[in-house]
Amino acid sequence: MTATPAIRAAKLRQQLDDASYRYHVLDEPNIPDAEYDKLLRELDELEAAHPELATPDSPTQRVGSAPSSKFAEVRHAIPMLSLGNAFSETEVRDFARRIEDKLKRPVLEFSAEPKLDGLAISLRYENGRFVQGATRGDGASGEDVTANLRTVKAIPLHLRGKGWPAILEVRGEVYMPRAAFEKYNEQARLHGGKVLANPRNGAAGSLRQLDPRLTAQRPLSFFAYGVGLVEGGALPDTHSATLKRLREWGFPVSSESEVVEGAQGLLDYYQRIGGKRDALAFDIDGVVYKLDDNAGQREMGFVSRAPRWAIAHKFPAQEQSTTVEAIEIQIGRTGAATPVARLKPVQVAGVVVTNATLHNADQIARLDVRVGDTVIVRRAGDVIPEVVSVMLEQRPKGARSWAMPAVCPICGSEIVREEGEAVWRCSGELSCPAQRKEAIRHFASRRAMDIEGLGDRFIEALSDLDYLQSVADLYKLKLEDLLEMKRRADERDGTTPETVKSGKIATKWAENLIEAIDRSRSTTLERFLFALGIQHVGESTAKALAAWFGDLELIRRLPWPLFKHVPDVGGEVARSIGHFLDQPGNQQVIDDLLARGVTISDTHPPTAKLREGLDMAALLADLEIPKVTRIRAEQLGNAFATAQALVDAPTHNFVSAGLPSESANALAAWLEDPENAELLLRGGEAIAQLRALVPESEEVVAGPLDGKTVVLTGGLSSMSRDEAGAKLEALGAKIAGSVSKKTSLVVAGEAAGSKLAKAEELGIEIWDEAKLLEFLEANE
DNA sequence: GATCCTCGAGTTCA
DNA sequence: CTCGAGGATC
Repeated sequence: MTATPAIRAAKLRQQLDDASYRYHVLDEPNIPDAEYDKLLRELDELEAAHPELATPDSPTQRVGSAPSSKFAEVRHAIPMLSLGNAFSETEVRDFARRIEDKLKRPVLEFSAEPKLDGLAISLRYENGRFVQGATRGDGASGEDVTANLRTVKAIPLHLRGKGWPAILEVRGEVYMPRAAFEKYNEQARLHGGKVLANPRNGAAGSLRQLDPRLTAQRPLSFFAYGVGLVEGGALPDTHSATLKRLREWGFPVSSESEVVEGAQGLLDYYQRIGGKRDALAFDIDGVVYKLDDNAGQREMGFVSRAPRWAIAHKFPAQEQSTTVEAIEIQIGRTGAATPVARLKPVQVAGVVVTNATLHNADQIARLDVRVGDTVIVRRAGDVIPEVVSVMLEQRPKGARSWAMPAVCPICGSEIVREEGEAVWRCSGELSCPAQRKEAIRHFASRRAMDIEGLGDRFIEALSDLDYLQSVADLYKLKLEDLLEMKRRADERDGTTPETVKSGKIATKWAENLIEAIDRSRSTTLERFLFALGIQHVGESTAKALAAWFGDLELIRRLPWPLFKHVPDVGGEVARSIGHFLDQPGNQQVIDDLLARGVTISDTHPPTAKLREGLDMAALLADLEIPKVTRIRAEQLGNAFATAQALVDAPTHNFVSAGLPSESANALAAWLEDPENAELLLRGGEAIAQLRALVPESEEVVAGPLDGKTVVLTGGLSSMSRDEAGAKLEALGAKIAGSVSKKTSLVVAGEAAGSKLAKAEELGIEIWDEAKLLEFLEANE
């Protein structure tokens, strides 16, 4: 099925021509840059290997495509060529060696600079005045965008200083700074304007506006990186000195430009710029190396489409295209069915990506991703790959649009969606092996019971071979069970057990695991509550519940409305906790855990802060009875001292208590339901019980950070973020996950990102690690 | 009822 | 890290 070189070359040219037309003429790229570069390189190599295939009109023989007809055409006196690309260390070393060999000089000086992701232009100055500006176009001629360029403030309209040539063409890049791009889009969104796809498209689109007044509103900027035609004057004889001169004449030149020595100097520079790429104010897609001395440049000359004395060293692409081999769904701990795209493995920003989340069914529908599609994958700011868009042109015939399966692929239960919710869930609950495994994984995780060494593989095997029905069974496992499980798993998978290979019985891993499980038996209430995996109860809610009630046995028997007394717990979360505790299976699991040796070390009386809401009025408000508002609950609470009195009362008593008849009827109807009546009675009992337990007042230890909200970001070297958080918490601080105007302090470690930026924007106090350590030292 | 803030849950790869 | 949604607040 391998095509002949001639057919392949023709096909590549077609693809490249199409892509180039869309990119340069229409400003509507249909394939990512990396894909274009890849195809061009393939064609380049093909033509090099088969010179008879090279044609004068091949994309390798020119730089772009014809200018659009709306702007006047400008012929470049000296063509604007593009650069050869290097993607690897070897290619960079080869580049340097080629020059050294040809010039017969050992270590050479190069001028190195970031390669901006913008639009290349040429600016013509006559007698020091800006007279014409043009885009690169196809390299030989471009579009006259003088009027638009005049609006770019970074471009000087006349030159400063003296000594400039009578005719000077300056080459450089028009670009949109990232911050300006963000701000522009924010405004556009606000006013319903057109949102720009990315800074590069923003710059390109802006320059090609027919109305310069529109261009003037776009936040464009400019960096000069070289010269074209020079007449009636002379320039320095090195590139770096020329840049310096340009700067003197009023052109912005990247401050990251440097002169470096030899191939190693180039590679070091690449590393250095790569390291601060995210911190730069503009997007770059690599760095450019140019032989610094002009005489050497002339000697090296050109290959057909690029100078031999310069090269662009590209960063690994952040975007790549690949194909979707399958769309599978994963079932999470709560049953959430998340579609995941299985991709043909592809390198993106340095790692091989094979999976990408599609978030939910809505997202798939929005993108219209189908199996077999070619998609663009990105690893944006963070690490997690996502599908950006679908290349519809490349959709195979007969690709069917994807739909959420009706049943869970693991357990066969129905997959359903709550009204108004985005996620679909497997309804199998704990009868679904996938949900069971995830529940166990959550239970054992570091922030929950912290069972070290109980990884996915063990959970999978233990669960599949029926050693674990529930999390409580973990504490039933014996050494023999683990060894037996391992033997059966090896048998099942057909792998040779290590015991056979080594001749010895390897039991260390099993001993370690048993020991880890044993260690986890002693735990805290907040960890235990979190580990149970109650929906809507994460770390923070578990911590609050533990702090407010202090005792597992108390919590276990509390009717749900009482949970609403904990801050940040509302009706939804309280009901969810109640629902969990109402299920006998769950109570049984808790019983089993306790019976098998799990102990909670930090049981304590409820907090005095509970005292406020421990009356009938508060209980009635918590119950969410239809038509009974907070004020009505107050009236009822005053009239009926106990829950029993209220349950026994006839409807007309509600009216005498001051309730309008509509509310009284609604209350009576609500009480008709025996479940509701029981809930009310249990609530009454719980209140009485709590009243007896809650202390009159609590000694409050004042910490130096009382009332302060602290956010930790970036990496710390002396301790983990969690440790630092715990220490600050001990001093009274509340640790938050994100920066807002309520944040009082941000501790920024190494490589802090967006949170630090936001803190700066809001003018919030920022500490570095040294300051933090100093503070901890002083207050411990 | 709208808006802001925070929490929960899900996710990738080395 | 990001999204969605619950809770608090005005």
